[in-house]
Amino acid sequence: MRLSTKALYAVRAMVCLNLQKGGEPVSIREISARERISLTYLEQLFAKLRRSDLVRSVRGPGGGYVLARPAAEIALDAIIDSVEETLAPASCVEQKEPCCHGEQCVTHQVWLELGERIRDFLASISIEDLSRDALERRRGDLLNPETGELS
Amino acid sequence: MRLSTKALYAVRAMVCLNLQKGGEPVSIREISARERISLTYLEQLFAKLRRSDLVRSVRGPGGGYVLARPAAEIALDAIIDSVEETLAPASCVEQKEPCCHGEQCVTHQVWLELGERIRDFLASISIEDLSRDALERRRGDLLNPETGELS
DNA sequence: AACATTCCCGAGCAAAACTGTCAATTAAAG
DNA sequence: CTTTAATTGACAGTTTTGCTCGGGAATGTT
Repeated sequence: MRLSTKALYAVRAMVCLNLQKGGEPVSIREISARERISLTYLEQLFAKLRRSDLVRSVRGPGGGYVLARPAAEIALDAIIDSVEETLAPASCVEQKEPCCHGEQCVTHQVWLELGERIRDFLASISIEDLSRDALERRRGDLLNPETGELS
Repeated sequence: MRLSTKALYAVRAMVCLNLQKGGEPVSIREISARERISLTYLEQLFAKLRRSDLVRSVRGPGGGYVLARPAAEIALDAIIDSVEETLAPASCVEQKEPCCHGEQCVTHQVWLELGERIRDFLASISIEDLSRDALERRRGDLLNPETGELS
């Protein structure tokens, strides 16, 4: 019942984007260094985030990625959907495969509800929520006001 | 974010055990046939369920498995724990690995809470709950009162 | 125009996890 | 002592995951 690193990385990267001062583009290289995530792997994730209209890209020197919408309007479930991880706990919930043999399986309803709970929870949390938490945590900590990063 | 077939099968099998009339042992072979699950694979699952004291085994002819406790006292989270699927959505939640690099990661808290929601939900549902649903569904359907099974 | 920076795209690949199979053994009932 | 059924451990096929690699295209700088 683990989320893949895709989902984990994508959410962290999105927070990273939002914490950038002034809303200038952030390059994948920067995120890669800051979050210790493989550069080329991140490229793949951002390609998907872009296709889902969660980020916008800016090419050329000084370019990078920017959130496509206000952070408050980007919830975690959308990010996870974007990098193609399913939130359904069983394949029968998505009608990909028949549940069991013929009859609707006894447990079908449970997995359906579990999936709903998971999605509801993730949909209730936005990138802004996470960013706010991050900033609060930093207050009182050693904080480099230049980069907005822990030194 | 899928549950493994281990978890799915184990829950179905436990319901199967409970629906048996009179509480006589049910053989793995029977469950295998009824639920269309590989016999030898089921063996592995039941070995784990037994070690977790969720079922008791009865050897020899007429033997099989029985629930080790009343169905109302067996919740789904215990079953899934038993077959060794984690309910934590990220490895850092279980302290298996450090979250990110050094500092506690921004997203840590979210995955922690998500894990709690999932566990709470599954802990709130017992084998008895599922069995009751199954019986209600059968009522009005074609039902074989001998075996307690759909004909 | 040359160059550096950055996004963009597709193919490939090793390791791990998942989903089983197989063979041999032990225990109990009749 | 034969049959039924649990018990155990090793192993094998397939799929998914988590990347790497190699090249390209757009954009800004000098």
